[in-house]
Amino acid sequence: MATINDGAAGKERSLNFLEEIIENHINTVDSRIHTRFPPEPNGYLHIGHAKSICLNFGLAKKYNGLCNLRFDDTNPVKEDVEYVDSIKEDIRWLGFQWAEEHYASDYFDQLYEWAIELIKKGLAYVDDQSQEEIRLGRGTVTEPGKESPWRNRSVEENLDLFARMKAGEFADGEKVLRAKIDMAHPNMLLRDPIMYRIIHSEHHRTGNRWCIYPMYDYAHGQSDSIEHITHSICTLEFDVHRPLYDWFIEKLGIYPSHQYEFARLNLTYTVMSKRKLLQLVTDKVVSGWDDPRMPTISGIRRKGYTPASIRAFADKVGVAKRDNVIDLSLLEFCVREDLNKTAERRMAVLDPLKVTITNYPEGKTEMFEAINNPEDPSAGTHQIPFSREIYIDRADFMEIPPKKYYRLAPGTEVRLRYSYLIKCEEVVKDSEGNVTELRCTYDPQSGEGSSSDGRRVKGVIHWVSVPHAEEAEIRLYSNLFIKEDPNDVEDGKTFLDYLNPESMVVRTGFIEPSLKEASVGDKFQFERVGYFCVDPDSKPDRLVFNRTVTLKDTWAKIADK
RNA sequence: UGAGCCAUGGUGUAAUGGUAACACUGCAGAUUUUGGUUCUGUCAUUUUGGGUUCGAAUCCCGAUGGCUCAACCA
Repeated sequence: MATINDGAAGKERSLNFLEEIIENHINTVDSRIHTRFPPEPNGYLHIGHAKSICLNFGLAKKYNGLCNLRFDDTNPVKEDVEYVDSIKEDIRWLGFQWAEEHYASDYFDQLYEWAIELIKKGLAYVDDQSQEEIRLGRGTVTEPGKESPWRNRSVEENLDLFARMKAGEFADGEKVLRAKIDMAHPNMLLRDPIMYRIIHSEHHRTGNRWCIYPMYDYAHGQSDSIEHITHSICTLEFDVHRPLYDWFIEKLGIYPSHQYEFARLNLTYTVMSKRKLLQLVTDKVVSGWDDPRMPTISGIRRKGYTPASIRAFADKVGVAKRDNVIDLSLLEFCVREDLNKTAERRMAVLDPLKVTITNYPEGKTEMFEAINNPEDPSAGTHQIPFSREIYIDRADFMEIPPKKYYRLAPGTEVRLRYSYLIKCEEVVKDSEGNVTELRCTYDPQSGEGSSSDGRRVKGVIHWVSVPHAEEAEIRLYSNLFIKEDPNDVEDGKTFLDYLNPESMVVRTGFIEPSLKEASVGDKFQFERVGYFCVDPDSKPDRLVFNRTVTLKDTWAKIADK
């Protein structure tokens, strides 16, 4: 008898191209899957790396495999332990745990042995040419290169010279070790690529033990091979390196790891290159690598994004081989979706306007109960004090309201969230005509969610009681750039010409008293405004809040028209 | 203009020779003590020209367009 599926089974999602490759590998080669995330410790990780991390760790998890963390530390002049630590912190924060922690520098001895093996096979040689001569000799993308005059040295001479390179007999740049492949190859990477260069510089892990360092191409594939990585996943620009990756592994006859490339992540209104990010920091456009406007993982974290929202985002953008630019709105959707379910609601007034309730007794305080999270009844409730004087947001009052405006205006009535109905009776202005205060009356019968005569009021606004309010610094962040693609610059301009002058707006606002207990990293929804989190700059008597993302604002769109 | 990679709504991603779908965005409506959430509806897609086939987004050839490669960076 046929049975109906219980419906609880997860939706069948189609496989992405990497999953297809892996399933094919499992079915035809081996069920063991081992990936790796291989950052160079020379900078901070950004959201693009997060995609790669989610892919590598996610694929390993999905197929019951393992994922290593390997630092690609083959260039001592650019790398530092500071970066090693921040990278590890970011990966853990995203919610992943690596199987093994490795460093390419751990393999320097093995790599050196293999280089000698290649020299003995006549597949590598020491070149005395200068950097300039080598560059010229390589040819161009349309013209073949020329062979080095040192290309056909004897094995003995190469062995001797390479040993002396390692021994420190030569200065930086005096000699290099090159693979002997084909100076006329259409792929420039195969025109006798450099395997080793001389760098008399201290390495953050190996100290001064070495003065010759392997190049990326000579280290990466072999490192994968040593760790028995089955699927070495990297971004598209490395596709031209794949033949070289395979060449070293084949000539050495070692474990055949394979490289697969995917398209890197791009985001609208965002720059992602390390060079540009560094410039934003050094030019002090932002406060540092963890400035909430930076696309770095540390910046996004400080802005209030959650690990779950980043993982959901990585999942939604998918993975393929075509160049892409993801709408920032998708990232914002992901964090709203998560925070809506998890962030407790509070009230805060960012742009205060004082309101006096003229028929409410002076000195009286009443407590109202507010729901912490309507999406999660188990989150409970908290108490909010109400008194004769309150603050509301200036945006919630208009002297001459447009059509469909259902907030406060002269003579109109609104609901104070979780509290009374109030009616605007009088507008107080200063000598220049600016509104400085509103004088309202309240309906004493309206506290329980109704009015004395059952009339319904459409507008609901947030508020904070003046004598109970806490002052706080509120940092309102928006896009760092005003141009959808800040990398696409007009003649004579740079990406810095497209900075958004209002990417950070600082306000002094008032928060409800229950927020006083909040600690760094806590996340809230300020009702009707957006999601905010407590910044590390906070002091006990003056909290600092970062706006993670606004709430969707349908009214703003209507008002715009 | 040498080689490699890529081409599906506004943005992404599916459809694996058999009805082009899902998400975000946009738009419209319902519900709502958050103009939030939720729910419903809706606009909009196969770069192009040939070929193979009963049938092509899918396979083949050409064109066009985009990206990548000429660090002793990764």
